[in-house]
Amino acid sequence: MIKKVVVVPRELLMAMAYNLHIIENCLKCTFREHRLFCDLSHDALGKLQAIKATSVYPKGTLLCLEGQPPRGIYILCTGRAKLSTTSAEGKSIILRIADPGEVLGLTAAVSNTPYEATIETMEPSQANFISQSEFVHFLQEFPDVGMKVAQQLTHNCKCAYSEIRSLGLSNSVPEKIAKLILVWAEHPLDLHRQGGNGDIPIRVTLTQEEIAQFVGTSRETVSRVLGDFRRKGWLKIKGATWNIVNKKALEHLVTT
Amino acid sequence: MIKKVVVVPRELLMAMAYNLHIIENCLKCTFREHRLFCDLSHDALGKLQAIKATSVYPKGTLLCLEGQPPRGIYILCTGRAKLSTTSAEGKSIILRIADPGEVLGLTAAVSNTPYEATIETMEPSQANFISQSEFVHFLQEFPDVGMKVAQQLTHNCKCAYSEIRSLGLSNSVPEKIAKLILVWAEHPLDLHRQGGNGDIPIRVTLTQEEIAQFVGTSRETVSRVLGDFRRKGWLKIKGATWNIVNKKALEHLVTT
DNA sequence: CTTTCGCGGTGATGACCATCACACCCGCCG
DNA sequence: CGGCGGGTGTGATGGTCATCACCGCGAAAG
Repeated sequence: MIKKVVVVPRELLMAMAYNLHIIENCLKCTFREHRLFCDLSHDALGKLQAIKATSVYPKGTLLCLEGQPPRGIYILCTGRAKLSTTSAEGKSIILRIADPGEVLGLTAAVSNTPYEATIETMEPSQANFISQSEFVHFLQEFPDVGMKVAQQLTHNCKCAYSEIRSLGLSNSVPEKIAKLILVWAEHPLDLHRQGGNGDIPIRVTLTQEEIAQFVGTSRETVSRVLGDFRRKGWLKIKGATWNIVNKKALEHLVTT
Repeated sequence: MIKKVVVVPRELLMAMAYNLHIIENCLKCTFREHRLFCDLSHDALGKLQAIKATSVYPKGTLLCLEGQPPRGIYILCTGRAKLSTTSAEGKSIILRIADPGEVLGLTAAVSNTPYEATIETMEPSQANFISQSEFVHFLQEFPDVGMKVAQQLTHNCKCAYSEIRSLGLSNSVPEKIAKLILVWAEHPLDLHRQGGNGDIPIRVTLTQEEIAQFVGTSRETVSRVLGDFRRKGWLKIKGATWNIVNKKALEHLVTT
């Protein structure tokens, strides 16, 4: 309790610095029911409120490192995080991008084995940390938490399977990149839809290097492929906002 | 109950035909505690015994098909099964090989979405089927089942992640194949260890085509790589039993 | 016994892409 | 202002591997 009193002002300051709304109380969180993990029973939420430690992290924070023994889990409240794994030679690949409402570090916590991935915040983010031991108790005490855990794990599996399909079944790099763009296009930012032409605007905060890691290729190839798409008039790229001009053409490239 | 009386003789006949010991009663199963899912509480096992439908399947049986709505889950008692996914053009990739004691079709059952993979028995196999609705009840009734489910799901995730690492981070096909062989070498068949030379005997029931699907390459390349390993004296292949002669050399190929 | 079929071996060829190398842009900071 | 660093565009080159084509083998089937 005392800790909370000390902590909150710092969090609020940080949140203000990052221009974030901080979610202090899970019971009052308005996003709760739309999120993968957070929609728990009242009792479970109460307990969660008691054992969680809320923090705000700047962009680029490493929440955990691949290979380290599990310390606990993070529930991502705001912001997005990148899960990646690295080979001995430093080549690395992105496993998936986690959205708000997801639990991170779950495989490690449940099986009590080292973290499978390195987790890095991609934006200023708020997350609730729960220590390994408290999480295990929490899990055993409330059956509905177990259900949510199972759902988060199936979500992880599905992401992994789709990554495997992308890596193993696609024929060419352009195909994989087109597929990726089309997935992003499912959540466009239709802020104004200026012009009303069929363009689909999306926001891409990944660098070409990261895109390369996502599809398992090299940075240069990503650059060439995107240049190709641009030259063909399928795509317009202005900084972090892209415009999909010819969605059909991209879809035509994808066979899976 | 009546059904059981009718069913058992057929199962027994099939089991005899396949030269299998059939495990009729989970409570008496001697393998139980060494298995991922089966080591449940007494009460849960009793319930499981009541709702399961035991069957024996020949090699090559398709337990479920990718994309179909979930009907239920299978608990694999004996035999191994291959989980694979296929692209539109018929190219397919093996996600993993399931061992006895694993639950199959779990992601689909938990999230009530279509099966992620096609599951095919690789050997004559015994499995317990539980229908979707009964499984959900079972899960809600016994908390320890939820825990086991979570463990199975983390296992699935880990397999998937290691597959992603293999597909995305390995440099060459020989490296991936060497890695695969080394994984198999962790469970050698040391039946006699005739000679006492350092050779590690393993049993490989996959065709070269399947190995190709496992590492995401073509059948011809697998043939060439294995031929190469043989010519270099690293590996002896006699039908389905292989002998790893030079483990060090294979390890040296692997960087991850 | 011959046929068929699934599996494994191998050569030739070319596409695709990783890699190296360098140039460019832009925001930042001393 | 100049230098620096992160992100990006682009050419040249060579290696890896998919693909096609064909062969041989052995087991099962007719």
